[in-house]
Amino acid sequence: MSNTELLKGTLSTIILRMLSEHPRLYGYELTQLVKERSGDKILIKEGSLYPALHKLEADGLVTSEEVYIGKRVRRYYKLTEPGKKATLLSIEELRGFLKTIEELILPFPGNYVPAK
Amino acid sequence: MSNTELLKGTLSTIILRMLSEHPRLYGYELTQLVKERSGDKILIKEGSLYPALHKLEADGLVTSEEVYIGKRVRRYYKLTEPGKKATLLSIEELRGFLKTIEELILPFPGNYVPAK
DNA sequence: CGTCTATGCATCACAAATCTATGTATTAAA
DNA sequence: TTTAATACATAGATTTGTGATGCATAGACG
Repeated sequence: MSNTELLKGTLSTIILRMLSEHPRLYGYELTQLVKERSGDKILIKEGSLYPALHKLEADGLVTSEEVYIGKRVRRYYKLTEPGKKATLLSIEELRGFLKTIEELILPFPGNYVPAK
Repeated sequence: MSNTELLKGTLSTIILRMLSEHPRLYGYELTQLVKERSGDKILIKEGSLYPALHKLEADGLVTSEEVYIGKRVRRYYKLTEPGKKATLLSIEELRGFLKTIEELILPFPGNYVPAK
């Protein structure tokens, strides 16, 4: 990814999130989708993506299916029912985290906001 | 810390942020400050804190000074000039990251916000 | 006086997540 | 025919944080 360190822990949530609004996605498509949706800010590397997808599948949160496009293989992923529940939890957790960090970091010279 | 994976990459920024609003802080004080300011959500572990502080010092972003309180040692840290600049950059980077993730994650069933 | 808790620093072995690099292969464009 | 894009995958290295452990002072409580 781009911001490297900061993204840690967010990858699986991002993948789940993307799968929650698309019936199915394959790896490469997912990287392009995230790239586009993030304004080229989040670039998921293959070395991160595939292990992450494999782990999600091993954990039973997604299932996959090979599809041949001509001679080329694509592996489509989709959420399982447990995966859908996990997605909701995962998003909530990430939201909570973002909120906490924002509150901790926010009042800062340069972006100073007077007390209410 | 509490959220483990999610916090990756944010620790040094949090430390810098805290030092930017206090003339000096020692390790233990820093953990208590963050704990308090985050509503007990972010609990910096000693095994994370001290290595992080040492690294910031090695990078020249903070300096430290030993102070004896009776027989007990305290090591106070404060920002250097480069550290102050690095803090601003670091905060900006973190803000950008939070914004990007939020935009990517936000529109989600349960928190659905109709298009404008 | 003894014990428990808090204060205060530090380091090591370990685990988890991601990155870089590498490998293989198809397909479309130049 | 060479390059870029598409498409998957894995191995090794790196980074970061955790848990465990160690040492020591200090205050509270009985």
